[in-house]
Parts: sequence; structure tokens; C-alpha cells
Amino acid sequence: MNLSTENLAVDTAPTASIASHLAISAVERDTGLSKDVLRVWERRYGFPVPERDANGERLYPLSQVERLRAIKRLMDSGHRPGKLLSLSESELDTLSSRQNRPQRGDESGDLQRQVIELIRGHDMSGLRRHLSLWLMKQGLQEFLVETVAPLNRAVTEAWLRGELAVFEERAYTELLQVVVRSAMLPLVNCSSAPRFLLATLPNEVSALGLLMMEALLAPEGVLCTSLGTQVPIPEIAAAAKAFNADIVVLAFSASFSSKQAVASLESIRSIIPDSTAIWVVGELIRRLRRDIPGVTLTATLPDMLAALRQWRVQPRAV
Amino acid sequence: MNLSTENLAVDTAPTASIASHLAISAVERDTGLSKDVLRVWERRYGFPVPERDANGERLYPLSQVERLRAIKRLMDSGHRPGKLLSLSESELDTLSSRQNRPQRGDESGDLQRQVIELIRGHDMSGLRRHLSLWLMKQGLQEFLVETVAPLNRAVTEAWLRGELAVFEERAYTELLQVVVRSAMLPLVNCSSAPRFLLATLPNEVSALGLLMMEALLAPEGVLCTSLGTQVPIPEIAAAAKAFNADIVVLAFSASFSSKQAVASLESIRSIIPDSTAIWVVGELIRRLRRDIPGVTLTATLPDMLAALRQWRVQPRAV
DNA sequence: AAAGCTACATGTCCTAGACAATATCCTGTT
DNA sequence: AACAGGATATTGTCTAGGACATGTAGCTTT
Repeated sequence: MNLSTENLAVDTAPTASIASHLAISAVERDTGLSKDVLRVWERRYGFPVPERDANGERLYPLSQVERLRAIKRLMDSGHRPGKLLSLSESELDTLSSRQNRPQRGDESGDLQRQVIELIRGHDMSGLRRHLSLWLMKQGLQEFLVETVAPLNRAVTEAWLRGELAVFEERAYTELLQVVVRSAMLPLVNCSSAPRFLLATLPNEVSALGLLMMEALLAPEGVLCTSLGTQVPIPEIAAAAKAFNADIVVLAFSASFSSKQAVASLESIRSIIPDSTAIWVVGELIRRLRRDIPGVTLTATLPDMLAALRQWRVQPRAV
Repeated sequence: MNLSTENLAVDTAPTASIASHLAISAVERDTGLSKDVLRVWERRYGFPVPERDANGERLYPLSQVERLRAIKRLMDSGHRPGKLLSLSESELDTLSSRQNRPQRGDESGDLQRQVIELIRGHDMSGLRRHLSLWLMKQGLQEFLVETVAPLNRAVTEAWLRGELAVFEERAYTELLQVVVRSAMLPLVNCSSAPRFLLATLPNEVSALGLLMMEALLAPEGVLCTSLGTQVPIPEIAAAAKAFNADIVVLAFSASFSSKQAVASLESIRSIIPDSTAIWVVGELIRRLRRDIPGVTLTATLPDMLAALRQWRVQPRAV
């Protein structure tokens, strides 16, 4: 439609801008870097250096946005901005590709490669059959621990390496939800103690960890109430009281800021009664330095089950 | 270090601040109003007027945050900030309580009141039985159209009126997901045309509309691929191509900004081929003034089914 | 090696002004 | 009385650089 060189002003939607450039608010949304950070990096490190529109507002070329995304990914896995931002394009690339190479050489690598191939081929029905098959073969809990957990890691890593598109990862996640939920259905007559309350904190989008917890707990016959993702802290506290929860489970994905996690956990711990336990699960835990008093960290799914057995023997002792 | 009345600085976690006050970033998260907006309102309208910590940074008392939330709700339903911000506390209250009074006096009001009572009593098992019962009685599609849709509206309204807490609404939503998904399972051998791709745009958190669409389409035997919530626009386009979708369905809840919706829809329409239809569902549609060329708006679930029948007779004619 | 200290790195907040996009109001015309 | 068009008001977002608190790294001391 806009064939002239004048396509700049034509399409200036509030946040979307034109196809080849993004406005600062769009970059904030796409990369997860706040506007303040984008500006201060420009000032301090000289990158990114966006162009400007007629009105002096920043317009980021897609190439720079791409690079910002790479930088953010590396930051999430522990690198510091100062180093990354002074790196050249190629140095960044080698770092990106190296970063997740240490593939654990476990026997399930085959399945993982197979699944990733199915995802890349967009064969969702095939993927579904495949996953259902393994589910049948292993039973729900083993399926989760032995198959789904490593598979999730493999998919996440493939995504970080750029081998999977965002939408492919999303489609996988959704499908997995369907498969796992289908296995949980027969198990819903949960009635026995303890009472669990599940949620993720604000800024934690991933529903996957939450679902896995719910599925893992279902065969144990416990009473699970899930609040879903992104629940404000006071609401979690109110819910714990209302549902009379014995244990509040909070799930975190690897990308959650550990700084914020610690702060939030301490804040939650201080407002719900000590008689209610708080358990934390998810990849994030690997990156937590210090313990948080009154909060139980379970790095793996089996740890979680162990904690449950422990609780049953000796409630409230965490 | 500071043991005196200086306990302000002690607990100043990045975003959490102390129990009775919130930092600006926390208020942004809780209310959905950007930091810029919060500051500019203070400058222009004299509300909110937060206190300051030792460092001159804003600290919002909970009472003001509460009021900001009320204002945001009213804005979402069409009022303009200038008016709301000059209103007194009590005027705001009357406006809030009036706003959703026009209860449609339909016969299903009884069920709705019953369900809301169950939610308020935190009787999730009871609620589950109740919903399952109606599902059995009505069958999936009728259940969605006749029961779930009005129920969702009733719950949302109760929540807007402050009769339900956020966590109660969340627990209801999660439970509903489980119930609906359970009914979809037997229907998954979807293989026939058309191929659907489902998603919500960034900023749209609610998975409920999406799930309802999926469930509504399941009995029709179509092939549905869901990408879940908050999918970036370019990813939706890429997915439409990869999955060879005939129809892309985007779900919006009532709280989505109509301005942004129009911009996003136009942007999406311009990057995916005309042979792929775009359908929009959700409460938002009521608030859209103008049509968007090449985009089909279906305000209710039956409209959606009608559009599907239409498509089957005459594909691509939208 | 643990603890303390200093210097640097880094994200977030601050102020205040500018401006574009939209809503609303007003006026003249059919 | 309904409606088009233009003036005006409203409102969100952007800009700039400065300030500062917290976190990290490297060094020294016990």
C-alpha cells in the first residue's frame, strides 16, 4: 500500500511503528528491557544507537533489537551487561552458541532430538501421539520426571540457541498442557491432606511449571487449588487463608530475576502465618545463593515428592 | 545500621517497599498505570500525591493505590481520567457501584448467584460438581454458550464491584479450565478443515476466551492449534504460515485497550496473506467503533459458529 | 580461607518540558 | 434535527541528564 519512501509517517501506530523499525515501547515489550535501561545503555555504552523519527523519537532497527534480545538472553544466564555490550557482533554469536552446548549426554537425548524435529516440522498431531505414547508407557509421575522435565530443558535450550521460533515453543507448551491435563483427569477426586495452593508471582508468565506441579501432586491424592500465573502477593496470602492451605507452592522459570524472587519470597513469608509452609520449585533455584528462612527450595520434581513424604510424616516441620 | 524511626530504608526491596506503602514500580504492576502516567497525573491533577521516602522517591499509601485501581476500572469501561480524578471519594464509589447495576434479568441469574456464592465460600469441589453437572446436562457447546459465557460476565462484574477478590476470580477461572478441558478430551481427533490457529496478543493475559474458543471448535471436528496467551505479532504471522492456517482467531477480554487492539489488528492483517482469515472474539468487540478491513468480528460465541458454517459453504469469503 | 573495605557497575527514580493522537465541543450546512 | 468539519482540550508517551542505592569484584587484613 505505501509504495513511496514516505512510509515513515504513514503507519506510526502508537507502539508498533513500521515494519523495519520499532519504537522504544515496542522494544521494551519485545526484549523485556525497560525504557530507562535502553536509554541509559545508549548513554553509557553507546549501544543501542537507534535512529530518530521526524519528531526526535527513537526508532530501533530490527537488527539492533535482535542483538538486544541476544544480550538479554545471555544476561539471564548470568553474564553482565558491561561485558556483553562492549562485545562485537561475532563475539556475541560465539558466546550465544557456546552457552548451552554442554548437553548432558543422557540416554534420553534421542527422544529429545526426535521431539524437537517434530516441533520444527510443525507436526503437532505426531507430537501429540508421541507424547501420549510415552505417557502411557511410563505413567504420569515417571513421565513428568523422566521425560517432560528434560524435554522442557531441551526445548528451552533449543529456543535459546535460536533453533526454535517462539511460536514453536509456544505450540509445544500448549500441546504438553493438553497431554498432561488429560492424564490428570481420572485423578481429580483429591480429598486428603495436605491442602496445596499453587501460583506464580507477577512477572512469571510460564504456566508450565505450575501445571507440572499440579500433575505431579494429583496422583498423591492431595487437594490442589491453582490460582494460575501472575498472582499479586497479597492475593496469594489471602487465598492461603481462605482455602486454609497447608502448603503454598510457587513456581519459577529460569528467566525470573533472582533478585526479585528473593524479595518477593521474603515479603510473602512475612505475611502468611508460619503454620503454612512455602515451597518453591523451578529452574530459578539453581541461581539462588542464599536460603530464605521459612521457605523450602526444591530444585527437582523428585525433591518435591520427597518433601511431601517428609511433610506427611511430620507436618509443619517443613 | 538504622535502628531508629528510620525503618523506611531497611526494607526497601527494589519494588516491594514496606507493607503499608508501595513504590512506584509496584503500583505500576498492581494498577496497570505506567510510571509516566502516575507522575503526570500527580503533576496535572494533584492525584495521587504519594509520600516520599528518605531518598525523595514516591511511596504510595495503600488507600491511594486502591483508589487508583477503582479509577482504572472505570476508565476501562469508558470514563475519562480528567473527570474521574477530580471526583471525590464518595462520588467515585457511587459511580463504581452504579456502573454494572444494569443486570440483565435473565432466567439464569439464579445459577449465577449460586455459583458466586460457592466461590465466595471457597468451596471449589462443590463448584466443580456444580459445573460438571451442568456440562453433562447441556453438552459442551450449549454449556459454553448458555452457561459459561453469562457466568463469566457475572463473575467479572462481581469482581469489578469488589464482591469477589482477585484470587477468587482466579480460582474460578482455573477450575473452569479444568472442567472445560475435561470435556474436550474425547473430541481431539480433529482432522478436518479448516485449520485454526488460536492466540491472544501481548498484554492480553486472559486465557479464558482462548480456551472457550478451543472448546467451542472441538466438537466441530476442526484442526485447532493454540499458541496460548501473549504471542508477539510477528510470531503469530510466522505460525499462521508454518501451520498453514485457514483462520487465525484472536481472543480479547473486555479490559484490552481498544486503541491498541485496532492498531495491532491492522498490523497483523498487513503481514499475513489475504487467503488467511482473521477472526476476533471477545468482550472487547462491543467497544470497537469502526470495522477493520479484512478482519471478521464475532461478538458472541454463536456468531463464531455461524461464521464457521459460512466459511464451510464458501471458504475465503469470510 | 573468612571478613571487611573500596571502587566500580548498573538499574531505577527524579524533574520538567514538548508533542502527537484522540475526544469533545462548537459552528454552519443540508 | 441530523451531520460534516474545524477548533480546542485532554491525555499518554517521549525526551534529557542528573542522582543515588544496591550489587559485584578485587584487594587487604585477620
